[in-house]
Amino acid sequence: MKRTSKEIRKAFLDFFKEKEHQIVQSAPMVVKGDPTLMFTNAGMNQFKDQFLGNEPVKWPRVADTQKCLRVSGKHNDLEEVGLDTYHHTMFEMLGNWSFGDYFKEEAIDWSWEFLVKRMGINGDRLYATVFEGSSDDKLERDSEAASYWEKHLPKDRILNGNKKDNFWEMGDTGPCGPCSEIHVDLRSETEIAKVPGHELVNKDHPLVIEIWNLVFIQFNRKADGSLVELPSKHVDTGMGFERLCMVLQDVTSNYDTDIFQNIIGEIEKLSGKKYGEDQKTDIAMRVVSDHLRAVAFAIADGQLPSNNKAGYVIRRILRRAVRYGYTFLGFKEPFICKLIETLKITMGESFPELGAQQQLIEKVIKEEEESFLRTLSTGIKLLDDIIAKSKKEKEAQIPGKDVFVLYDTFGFPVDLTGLIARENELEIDTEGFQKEMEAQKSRSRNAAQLETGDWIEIRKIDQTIFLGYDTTEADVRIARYRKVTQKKKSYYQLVFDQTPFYGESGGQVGDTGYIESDGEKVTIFDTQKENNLIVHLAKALPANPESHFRAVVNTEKRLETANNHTATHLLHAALREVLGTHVEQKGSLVNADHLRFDFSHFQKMTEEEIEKVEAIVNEKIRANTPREENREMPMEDAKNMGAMMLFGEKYGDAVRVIKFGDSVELCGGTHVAATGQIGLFKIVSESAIAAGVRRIEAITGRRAEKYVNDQLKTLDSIRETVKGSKDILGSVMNLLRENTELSKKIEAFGRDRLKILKANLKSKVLLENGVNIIAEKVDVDNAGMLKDLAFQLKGEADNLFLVLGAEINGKPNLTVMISDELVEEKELNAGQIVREAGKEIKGGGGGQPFYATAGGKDPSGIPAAIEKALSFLQ
RNA sequence: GGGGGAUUAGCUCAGUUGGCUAGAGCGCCAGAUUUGCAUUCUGGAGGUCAAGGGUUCGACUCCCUUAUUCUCCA
Repeated sequence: MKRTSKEIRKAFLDFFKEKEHQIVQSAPMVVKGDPTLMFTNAGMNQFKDQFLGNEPVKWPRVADTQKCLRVSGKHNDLEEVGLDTYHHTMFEMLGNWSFGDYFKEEAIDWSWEFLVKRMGINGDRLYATVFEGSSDDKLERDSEAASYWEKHLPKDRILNGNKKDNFWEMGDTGPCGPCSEIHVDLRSETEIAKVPGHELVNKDHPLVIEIWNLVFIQFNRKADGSLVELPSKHVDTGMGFERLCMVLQDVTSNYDTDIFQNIIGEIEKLSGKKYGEDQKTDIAMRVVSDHLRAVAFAIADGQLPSNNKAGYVIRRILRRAVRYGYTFLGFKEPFICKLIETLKITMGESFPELGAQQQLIEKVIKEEEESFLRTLSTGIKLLDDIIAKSKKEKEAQIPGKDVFVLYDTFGFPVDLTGLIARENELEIDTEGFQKEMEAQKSRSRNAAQLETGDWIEIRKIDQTIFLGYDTTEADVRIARYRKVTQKKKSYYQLVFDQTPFYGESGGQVGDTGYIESDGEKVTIFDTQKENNLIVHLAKALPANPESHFRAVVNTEKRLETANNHTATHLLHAALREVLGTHVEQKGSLVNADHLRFDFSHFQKMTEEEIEKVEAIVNEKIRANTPREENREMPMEDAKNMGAMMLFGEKYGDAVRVIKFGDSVELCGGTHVAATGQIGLFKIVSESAIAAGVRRIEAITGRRAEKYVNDQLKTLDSIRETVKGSKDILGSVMNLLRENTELSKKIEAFGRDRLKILKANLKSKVLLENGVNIIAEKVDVDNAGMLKDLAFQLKGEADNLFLVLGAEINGKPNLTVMISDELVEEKELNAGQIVREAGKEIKGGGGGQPFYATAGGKDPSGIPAAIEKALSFLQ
């Protein structure tokens, strides 16, 4: 009886629980508060601060399963996923950790125990790799790890690996160390007899694969490249859950495990195609089933598809799935949204966020699919033009530049361009395309270059103590600092031992202010939070970083921000009261100027609903409810209080709870002492930002007051303008009505005047050689009338040669109109005539052969100009 | 963060080197045809050409700024 994926997940966690590990929740897949990372890409991400020493160690031993997303990296390009049977964008990473507790021996022993003794994998099929050493880093082979492996494996199945495979680094700098990988050979006996397994380890063979990586973190890499031994050593392991399931379920592809088979079955049903019959449709089904998971979980974690950053990555993943479905499975209409139900049935038990937000996920995906299908159809139209042109010019291929423009500007996938081109017996210039692509990449790289110096440590601290909930001024000392350079501009990042400055997080912007010492003031222009580290940004470094500083927060900004933050909580509660409890926060921005709140809701709010929400919030403000704050409440208690929790938010075990009346939220932000301080709350806009997500923008306090006053002022001045009428609206409407009537009259009047002018001109027609000549100076108000006159006369007189001069706003204007037949017969050109005649009024002009105008500076030359124009008839 | 586009009628979009007094299809309204509907035909309404500046005799078109939006790269 094969184990199901659910059982396997449980077995892993149970095993490490027995080994005294604390089992923790998966962190959200979407990372917040870490500028270097958009998505959780490894199990260790949520423990990064503990490795870096920014946060004290909570438990020395931890294990979990972590939702991860990888779209780029050495073995994981988005464009490669689905082609083989074992790479994914989203996957689960099983991991166990030691923070300064056990090290190599236990990690190795337990991995063996779990895989072989507990799960029953044949030990003869396993290989271990150890770090071979590196002369660059002056490191020897990791014989220590090898010696522990020798307890379980014969020496010939313990292989050396190079720095690329067996030395793990978090980034250019930071904690790192050698690692030891476990590989498994899943081939048949006959295959193994032909080629021994050790020759295929780390060779991208689909059936000889790495399943577990044990990282031994023992060094810190500095910016100059050197390695320093860490005082306490850690273990960080990661095992691909999908691969483990594949091994244990005795199949040869991750996609054949129960994790994916349900979804693929549903795709088969919807498309009417079978998995396993055609390579192309198989790839497409794998792509769809993989990407579906990535996108659904990202949305559940609060990341909506959008046009930049993390949102853009999600959009790209979804579009790739649509593209494969479109091309190979014949889906011309949204279909991925229809698979969510199946995904929920498969994974919803372990990840309840899927079920809780199913409706939103489906809506968002459907909307995205539709929008991409539109993009595709415009792209196809553009491509058709390009193909037609290439064919006309008998080109054999479509220029790389065109392919690039289609891709870069219109988002039309290159492979589709190739496909359609080939259908039209054309090739695409791949080389040219790549060149354009490279140029674009280097442009971006140059722009994004960021140089980060080493941290310079002045004094050792465990964690910055945040004082900002109680005070906005404090004596602080700099613990460490570093210089950051971007585009030739540089600034300094400062970390204090303690600080009153609030670092940007939870949608609330960071504090600004200054630090002062010995009469020297250094401005803090922003405060950011990198995971749990509060970083103060300063344009300059204080003369003496070692001294004592007085840190002062800009309180005016802080107070206005607090108004907006508290108002956001009240708004959240009011929305749930008025619209229903399906309202969930999807995004929030709070600064001194205003607040922005995005929430799930499926239709436009009516005017009444908005008014009602606003009224409720203002009622709460008037009630002057005091803040009830609990900074260290156990998570369980907070839950029992009914505190609002957000999907995709990482919470500790002790949380800060902010309560204003019946609004209870887990929140790290700064708030007013009592709601009365907010003064006034005013919603300024309600709009849609995505399918199923609405946005409210609002203002509070002084800004709200100013807003209302401005509106009233406008109203007052209108009232004054309509002479203090009691019924302002009526008066204005009256004015508007009168205005339209008068406009109509003026128009009619103008027409009449034009008619008279026209009749007058017609009476002066001079017939000469069969040409009807009109040459006059006329009195008109604007150039439009002149044009009108010319065109009307053209329509009413044959063989017309019309020259009109006029003075408009003190400037001379000349218009020449010639009947089409005259233009033909006599080869007259109004543009040429007007240019010549224009000289007489010290100006120039031009136009078409039958109609042209000129302007100038000298009105006294008008008669001469008319004469000049006439001379062309001779 | 950087690059490239887009913004024209209610909707989908044309509009060439600056000059056709801004067009098409669908939709809308009216009339005709029809027992009625659909269809068809005829006619009509509907435009601050995203906003603001500039260049020019003349700007939907060129330049600058802003907004919104799409798209690619990091």
